[in-house]
Amino acid sequence: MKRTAPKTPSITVSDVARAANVSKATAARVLGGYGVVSDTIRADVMAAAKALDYRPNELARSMTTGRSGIIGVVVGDIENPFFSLAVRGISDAARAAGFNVILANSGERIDVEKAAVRLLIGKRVDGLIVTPSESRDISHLRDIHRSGRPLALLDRALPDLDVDTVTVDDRGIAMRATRILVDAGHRNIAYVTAVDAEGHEYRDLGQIYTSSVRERIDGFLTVCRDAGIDRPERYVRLGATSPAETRRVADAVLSGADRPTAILASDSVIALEIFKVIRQRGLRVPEDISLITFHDADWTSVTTPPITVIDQPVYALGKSVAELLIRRLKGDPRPAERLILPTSIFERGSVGPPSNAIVKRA
Amino acid sequence: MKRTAPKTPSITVSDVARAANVSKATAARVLGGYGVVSDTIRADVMAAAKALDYRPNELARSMTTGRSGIIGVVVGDIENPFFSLAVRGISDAARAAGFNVILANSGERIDVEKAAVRLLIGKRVDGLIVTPSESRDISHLRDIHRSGRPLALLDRALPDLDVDTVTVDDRGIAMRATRILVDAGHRNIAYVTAVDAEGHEYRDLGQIYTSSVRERIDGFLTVCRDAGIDRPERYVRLGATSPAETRRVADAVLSGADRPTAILASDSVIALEIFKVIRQRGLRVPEDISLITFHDADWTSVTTPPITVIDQPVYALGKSVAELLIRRLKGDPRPAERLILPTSIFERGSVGPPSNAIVKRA
DNA sequence: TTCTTCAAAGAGACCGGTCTCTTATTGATT
DNA sequence: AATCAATAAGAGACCGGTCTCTTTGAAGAA
Repeated sequence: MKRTAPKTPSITVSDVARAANVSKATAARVLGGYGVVSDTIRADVMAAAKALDYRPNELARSMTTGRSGIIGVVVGDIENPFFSLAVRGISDAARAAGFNVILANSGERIDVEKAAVRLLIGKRVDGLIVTPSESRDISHLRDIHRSGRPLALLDRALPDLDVDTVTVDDRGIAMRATRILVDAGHRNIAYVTAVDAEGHEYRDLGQIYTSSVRERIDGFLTVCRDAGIDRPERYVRLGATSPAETRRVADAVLSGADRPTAILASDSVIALEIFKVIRQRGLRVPEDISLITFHDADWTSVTTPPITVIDQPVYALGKSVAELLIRRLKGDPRPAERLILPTSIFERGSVGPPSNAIVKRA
Repeated sequence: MKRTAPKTPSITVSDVARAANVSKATAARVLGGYGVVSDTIRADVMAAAKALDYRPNELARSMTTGRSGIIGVVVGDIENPFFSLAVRGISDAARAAGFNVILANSGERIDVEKAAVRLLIGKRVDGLIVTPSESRDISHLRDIHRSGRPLALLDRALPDLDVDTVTVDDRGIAMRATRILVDAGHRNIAYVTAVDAEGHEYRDLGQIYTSSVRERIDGFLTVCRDAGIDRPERYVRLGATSPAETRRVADAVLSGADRPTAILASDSVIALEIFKVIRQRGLRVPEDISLITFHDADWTSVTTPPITVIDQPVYALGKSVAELLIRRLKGDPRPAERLILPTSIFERGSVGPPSNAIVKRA
């Protein structure tokens, strides 16, 4: 049964109605599953629909109902296992509630994020989940909120935006991780993050517009200072935005005269690259360099030594934020909720005492 | 400026037209960027649109134009780095051409895949990219094709379906990998795949409905047989569908009396789990077990030893299939193309000669 | 038998855009 | 000055559903 026509005009309710000898309204009632129809007519319409291979046009349906059944998700980087796992959590929760997910990547760039939000709103998604890449410019998020569409924030809170938010205690867990390093005797600890700032050099917290990372750096510096470490901020390194950039940053950190004895990596993608650079330079973990990273990525347990990690409940993070949003979509009037999920540390083998050479020099 | 109304009815073309004192048609011409309008009127309309904060309803737009600007993508498992990288390639190509991507996960289950396809067609995507989880039941894919919507296949070809397809030479590369193991002296080589079949035990190629995997197993068995290995199919293991299942399969393979001396893993997720099990059982790579896996996942280079991998051009795979589809969307009348991308093998440290104990017993 | 009541089916507006067709205005041509 | 063409704006149908309102018809009550 070959088709020569390149475009088969799709079968509509009217077509089915005509075939079944009923009015459009009646056919629509059967096909749309609403209203009251007698059993005989229903059977007729169904038969006609099957014969014609009718497929509802969800677009038209969405337009009249105002609901699309779609949740829009804007994440920083889908390739980062952190996000892909979170998205999995979102998808599972969404599917369970009968929603679908449309995904957009911001590449952690605010202009792309804005365009993505605009697009998703244009597509009339029922609600949005966003990992805001900046806390500075959130006008587009305000717009969503104001347009009456529910918005929920994932992994990054915005103090000024009172919407459902699911995060972890970034500051607290960064403090715990840093304390592990300090307790092991480290005094020269680097913090490496993908977040960048003007000038690419860290000066103060005010430069950091990604809330989760700001919290982490804050926790990191607090513990360092409490331990009497002098100017710990000189070891905060920004701009590990890609594997190549991360290698550059790692090389710079590891080749300097005052090489740190430990590194805290802000995510597993960065940590992996740092680990590679450490190896390439002939350094050993943890003898020469101790390493802790955020996110218990799957590879961290198979390296030699395995890496000590901060285990964020990533899947649950995604699942929870989706559930919160769906609750709102169903008309829950409760005030915005800010969920903070518990986090733990898996101590493995990548932390040891600082190497003597460096300790003596310091 | 607090809004008490929970639902702000959105601004339409008519609203803008009224505000600008022009007809709906004229406002639409300006806002939609088509037709001819004088500069003064254009400015008026734009000003009104800005003042009212007009946002086009893409749904309505799609409905009349018939184009949604969306490419639907159905993949097996978004969490698998193979797919997330391929999706990245698709997204990049799509964005470059002005298309957006809506993603659905099939979990490699044919019924979910069918539902996803139906949904995406309902949403009136302009075209679809699918990694068909089965070559047996492809009626839903035929339907897409017949409905006049372009379809392109990623990573898995279907001989019966004449559509644009991008794959690698799975059979050939599996042969090369197997030969590396055979040349190293191995005679007992296991092949572990996520694909499952009735009875969960491999009998013959006819059971395997995932084309890429069937090709690989075919290549694997061919080389084994050419090398005079007796009944190599007894080492083909199916059903490594999840980390837990993979552990079960790996345990079974490694604890049997005729433990293989080498394993070829069908993807990196499986390989990682197998690697963990090998370690847990106190075995060494490559002294006790040699290991090769499909897909150069990032972790494979940081293990000790690093893993020998089959490097599939995953990103390019996604990019190419998207480009093929987009070409078709733009009306390219050329016959369906079947692209086979080149693949290579990175020989690292996970292959060695078989351990004596086993060789003697065999 | 006539009137009421209610279920079931039909008619047609509507959602927010696009697009064709018609009308009005302007400038050029003879 | 009259005709014509070209340009700009307006009117309204249309896409494929949903949904309200109206009509129809048959059963039950008086």
